[in-house]
Amino acid sequence: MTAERIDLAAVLEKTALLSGLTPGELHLLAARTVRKRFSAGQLLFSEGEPCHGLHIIASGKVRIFKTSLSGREQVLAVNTPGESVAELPVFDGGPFPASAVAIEDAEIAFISRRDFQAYCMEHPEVALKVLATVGARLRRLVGIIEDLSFTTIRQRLITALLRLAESEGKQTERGIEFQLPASHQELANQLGTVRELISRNLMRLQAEGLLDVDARQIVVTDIKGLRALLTATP
Amino acid sequence: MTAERIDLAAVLEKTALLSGLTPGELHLLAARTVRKRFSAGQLLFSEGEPCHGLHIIASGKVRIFKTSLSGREQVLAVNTPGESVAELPVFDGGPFPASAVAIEDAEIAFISRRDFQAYCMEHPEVALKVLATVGARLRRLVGIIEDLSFTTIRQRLITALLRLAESEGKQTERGIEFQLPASHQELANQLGTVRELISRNLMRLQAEGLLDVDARQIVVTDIKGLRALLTATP
DNA sequence: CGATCGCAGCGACTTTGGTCACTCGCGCAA
DNA sequence: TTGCGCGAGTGACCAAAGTCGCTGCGATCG
Repeated sequence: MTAERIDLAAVLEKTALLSGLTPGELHLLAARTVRKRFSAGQLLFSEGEPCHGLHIIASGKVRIFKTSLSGREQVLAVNTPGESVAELPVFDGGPFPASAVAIEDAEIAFISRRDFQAYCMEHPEVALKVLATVGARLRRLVGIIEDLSFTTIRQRLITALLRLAESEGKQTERGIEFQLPASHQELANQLGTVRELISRNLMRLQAEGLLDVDARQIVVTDIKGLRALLTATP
Repeated sequence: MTAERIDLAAVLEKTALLSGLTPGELHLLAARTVRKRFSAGQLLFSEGEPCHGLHIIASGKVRIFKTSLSGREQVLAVNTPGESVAELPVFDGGPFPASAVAIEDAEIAFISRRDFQAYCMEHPEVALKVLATVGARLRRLVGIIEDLSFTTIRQRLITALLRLAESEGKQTERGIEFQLPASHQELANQLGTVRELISRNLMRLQAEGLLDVDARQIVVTDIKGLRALLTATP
């Protein structure tokens, strides 16, 4: 029991939202959190449900997404440990604007709305932190809107590949190598499209000699060429 | 001078962000605001610029939008008096994520970042109000994302028309009549597309006998039919 | 009074995105 | 081993979106 509390405080300490608080304050907050477990694939909450509190990810990954009537999915964010989920409905009292699902087994620290709001009233600097966090979230959403309305799927895919190459790629004699982090289907959801187009566009890039595809293994052979495609307007 | 101060306090009083403050507090805040004037078409700020403070609209309308390299525009919001603009960069310290332009001649009450942040530290309930406001903004953005990735332009146009019919339409013997509030170009920007598609889709709806178009004058003759198009999947 | 400009209409065309329907290969469990 | 399910590749096809280029109208300004 005590071990769990300490553990929770450690988690809270690492969340951007709460950084800078004293151990005493953290402990106080930790005493009010509830730990929840979700197994991979399990929903944390669904779009439209009322929101009862703040979720902070202690371990695992969580995907935030919208679903259409026809079953298409648009991923809004993928959150990792230390990040919080759905800060906003906590404050505006409305329902969740999107759904959340655990991608991997996840542990969540949950703080009720009342407690967290009260905490913010006592610690205005936490409210400002929350605002900053929400700011980042809003920027990402604006980025998604920009992508959706200004760029083609081809360009979005290239951007995603470049990002992956940068963060996960390893330079080899053939080029920069990395694995796609998820299935084509998942990648399609993140880019707001369907599996087939991912396939097709990857093929096309391969045909143009910019990269080699072998299932999920990608080898970028001409990263300059890839970058060039983003600025040009073909 | 005094008249201006009083006027400003009256404006501040009506903003959702600050409602519930005492006259004294408002006066204090009003003393720190600067009044700015913008004529129609003038930029309040541009995407990427650093943000120095909070803008509150006293009169006029302001459009928030993103621009693409190719000149396309995507409108994120149109704000009216009493609303605030760009609350977020005030708190996260980053640059403006989008540009803002006055649609009509506008007066803006401007409060510097430092002053407003300091004010929030002293009045935590204001910070919570800001959070609620930002929440609404975030919901709208998620709505835009949903539209962009799940619906066709035709559907978006129908939704926009229905909204207008509801808010501005007048029942006549021919049907529900109203004027488009802006040029086709502007409407296209809001829906994230180009002028021609607005024309075309309006024509198509007319050909299907759901409405009559005469330049900007719209007469919805079959509002049920219009609504039905949103749920069906043609 | 004509010149010009911005807005709108419209047809022809291309590109992009999306659907359908299938195949293949792999891994796992019966 | 066989059968199944899942992820992936792929071609045929269709619909939506976007582009180009032109016409025409009405307001405003020299």
